[in-house]
Amino acid sequence: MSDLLERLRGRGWRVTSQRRVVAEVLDGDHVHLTADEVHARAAHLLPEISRATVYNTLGEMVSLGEVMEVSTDGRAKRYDPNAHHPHQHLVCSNCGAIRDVHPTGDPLADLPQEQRFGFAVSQAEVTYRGLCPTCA
Amino acid sequence: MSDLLERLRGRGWRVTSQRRVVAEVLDGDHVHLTADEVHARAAHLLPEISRATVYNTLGEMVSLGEVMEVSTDGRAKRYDPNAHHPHQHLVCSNCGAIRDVHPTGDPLADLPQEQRFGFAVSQAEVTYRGLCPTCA
DNA sequence: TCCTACGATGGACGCTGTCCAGGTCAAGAA
DNA sequence: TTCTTGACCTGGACAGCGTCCATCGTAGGA
Repeated sequence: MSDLLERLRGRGWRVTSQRRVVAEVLDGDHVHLTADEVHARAAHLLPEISRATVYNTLGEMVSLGEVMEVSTDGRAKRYDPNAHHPHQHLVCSNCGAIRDVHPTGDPLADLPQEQRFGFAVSQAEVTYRGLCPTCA
Repeated sequence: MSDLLERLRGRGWRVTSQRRVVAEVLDGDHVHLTADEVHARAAHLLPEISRATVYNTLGEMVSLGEVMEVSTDGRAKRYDPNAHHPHQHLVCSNCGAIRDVHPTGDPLADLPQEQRFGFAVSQAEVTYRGLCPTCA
């Protein structure tokens, strides 16, 4: 995920050890960590990092469009580094496990004009739910 | 919504004044109240009703399938009494206003077998986002 | 009418997230 | 390399949402 750091640096971001560590923790596929989990893993690499910094950094990454915010349950938001490849989420209704999925078709096209009530609809998020192989 | 109370009574629910009041507050179309709003309106009808009771009652209605839980933002969950008519939600990205909508097609059909990763997928929730007429 | 198990109460608690004042440091300038 | 400075980090207080629990109250059957 050094390319993430590069992109951020290109946008005038000051690169600090804290931000580097958060970016490292978010590296990989099918990563959907809560802010607290990010903090715990970051603290493993940089013990004195504070919760506030993790929240700030995640929030900045989200507003720069580099990380996606996902809230599949009513609990903590999760952070998905796979923001440059549009996708939806499949969630286990029992254990909460999350997979990125790529449905066919465009959900936006399924909302006819008379069902938009004057809204300028720009986005459709789909959450599929069911039991994962382990829980079934 | 006395039919809701009837259905609940039929399932062995003890009908108390608190539960009746919560059911009354949830009556109507396009109702998407938070637990706190339900509590505030219920307290208007029954001043000594407690927050815990409202949470318990809402939770029971949800697990009986009579009310739907919706979390469109990362904030408080909202409760939708329109649980017997499948529908999706359209949310204003600015002010948070919510409308029930009925897209065409079945989102479940858009998730091919090889994208299900062994999950027994049973449900698809779609949240459309955009600016409402007032905010645009 | 009486009993009793189910429901209500309200206060403590935990998790998630935000805010702020003050100390620290990355990165450009010289 | 050193200096400077404004952006960044820290830790703790605080607020919102939701859950839990011991205790009290009451709906509804006997």
